[in-house]
Amino acid sequence: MSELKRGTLAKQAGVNGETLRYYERQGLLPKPERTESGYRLYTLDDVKRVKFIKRAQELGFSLREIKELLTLAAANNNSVQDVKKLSQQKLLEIQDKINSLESMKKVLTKLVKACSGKGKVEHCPIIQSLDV
Amino acid sequence: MSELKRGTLAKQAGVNGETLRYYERQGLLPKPERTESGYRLYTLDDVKRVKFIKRAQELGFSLREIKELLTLAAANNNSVQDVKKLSQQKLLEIQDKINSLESMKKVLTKLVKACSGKGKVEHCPIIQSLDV
DNA sequence: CTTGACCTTGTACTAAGGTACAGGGTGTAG
DNA sequence: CTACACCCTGTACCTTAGTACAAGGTCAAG
Repeated sequence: MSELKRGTLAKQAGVNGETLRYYERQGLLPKPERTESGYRLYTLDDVKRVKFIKRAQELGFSLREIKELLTLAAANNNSVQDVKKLSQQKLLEIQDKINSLESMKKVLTKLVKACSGKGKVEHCPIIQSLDV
Repeated sequence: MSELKRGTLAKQAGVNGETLRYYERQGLLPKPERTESGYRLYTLDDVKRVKFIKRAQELGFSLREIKELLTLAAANNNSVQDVKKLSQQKLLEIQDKINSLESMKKVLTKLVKACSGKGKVEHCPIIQSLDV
């Protein structure tokens, strides 16, 4: 009952069914069990895993990075130090991304505020600011 | 003297020379004048334009959106509204990303703090939380 | 016992944003 | 006059993250 076929997992996780095959090829999803007839049988853990992937993507992680995170999670032979170090590194990367976005936000906010939304385009501060 | 060849514009604007051909194909750069022998002759306006494109990209605009901005900027109608609208929309997207990253940061920070860096990998809180 | 919805595989295609040649022409410094 | 650094065109290729088939197999319902 808790074994899902591809379409069901896809629906549950909110992705296209083909995406699951793609993730499997990319090593983001482990090769699932199969029925006698070859149908993939996914578990609830796989639902979690795919949702994790999508969530991490929304946070700006690439699939490559997500794979790294997942590998980390499954790292039976790595030391705890390595795990911690990698997480700290990811943390720094996250902060970097936040910083970049904050500065973009700052600039855009200022521009939008300065823009009356009226008048001639050549006087629009947004256009002007970009028109280096 | 103020007519630049492709390589010069590329250098001035900080892009690859091939990128300029690409932008031209995509309609982001107008077709430039040519010398007798077919060399592209760019102007200082083109330098500005390419810098505009790169700057807008940094602000999170896609080339398609930038093309739209450039078209709007060239139209003298009441397009200031549209420019502002587009910018506001980008601002919302940026804020969304920041929020997501902040919550990821929060979680990861907590995990890193909780991780002693010692002991068995199975007991590492980072691994546990990622062990989907 | 057939229909229809699902599943399998492999392969090709998409979009965005470029980058890399090959095979030729040009232009200028020595 | 010959290097050598540029430029031209067309076309192919790259990466990321999927999507779309075609040709066939499976399974539950009617």
